[in-house]
Amino acid sequence: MFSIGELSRRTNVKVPTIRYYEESGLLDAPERTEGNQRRYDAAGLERLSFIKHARDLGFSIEAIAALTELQGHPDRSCAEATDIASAQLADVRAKIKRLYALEKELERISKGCDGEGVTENCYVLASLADHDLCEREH
Amino acid sequence: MFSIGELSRRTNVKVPTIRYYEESGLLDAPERTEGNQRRYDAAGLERLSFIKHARDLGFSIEAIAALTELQGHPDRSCAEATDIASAQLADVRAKIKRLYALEKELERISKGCDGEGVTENCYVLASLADHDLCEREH
DNA sequence: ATACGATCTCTAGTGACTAGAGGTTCAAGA
DNA sequence: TCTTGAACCTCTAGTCACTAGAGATCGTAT
Ligand SMILES: [Zn+2]
Ligand SMILES: [Zn+2]
Ligand SMILES: [Zn+2]
Ligand SMILES: [Zn+2]
Repeated sequence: MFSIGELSRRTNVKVPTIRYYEESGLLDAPERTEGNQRRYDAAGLERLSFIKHARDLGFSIEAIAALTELQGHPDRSCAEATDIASAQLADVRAKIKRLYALEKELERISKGCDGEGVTENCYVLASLADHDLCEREH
Repeated sequence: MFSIGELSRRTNVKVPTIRYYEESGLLDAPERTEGNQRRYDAAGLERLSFIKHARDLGFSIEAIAALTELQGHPDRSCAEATDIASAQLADVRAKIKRLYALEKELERISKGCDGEGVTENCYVLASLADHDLCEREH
């Protein structure tokens, strides 16, 4: 049995965040002391570790709620779990693709001016004003 | 002189977003008709196009405010503009780096299960529960 | 003159937290 | 046993960059 602060230390999840997870239904409400303070057990720790790891991998709270729901039913098909993971992978890939285009464009823009001039002739500002100077869509 | 709807069509920025930009001080308040409707001119169109392009490149509202402020002073040094662009580039690169690590990890996790089994034995769920199965930090 | 789409302001909601106020509880040392 | 002080409690509000909706007014074409 440990306090919310102890749980926080063990999982690297901040205390208000733990309370937020509980409020949003992701984490079961734990037992309380007579003085109304939360007390967690090993199951709570395991659950929060799962949530933290999934969040670190970019899953949304909603997706994690679906995943933990599945975890509670060991005999159910895991097709939904793989679907959620694939969707997350697709999402990450789409983000990378978009960011890669931005990186190339920003490289060009940054290289175009050394910052020694005056705003009137600045290639950075001119590039931002005119998408036609861009080499790709973004 | 054109209406907010016309400006929206020309810039692909939604009407409520234009009003939001005005409210947050990014866009000057335009003239109004007698009936209190906004009427924009070429300068307003140019300004919003600049904002839109910068947003598309991922600059924050705050950064854009600084950039448009610089634009208004043609004789000032453009060092600040290049700094902002470099910071944005660094930010994008950091995001790509993080997402790339996530992509690799999610690929492994996704490949580990075809979704034909049952949640109890699912590699996807097991991977989410245990960071030690991960091959890198993320 | 009438119809009707466009515009107005204002409030509230999104996701995933974070910060702060003001009050209570726990645990350790004297 | 008493006292301190860190940790805990709830509740509200703020973050970012919008988005959605209500209810009222305006502009323009027929
Ligand atoms: Zn420059
Ligand atoms: Zn561009
Ligand atoms: Zn599986
Ligand atoms: Zn991991």
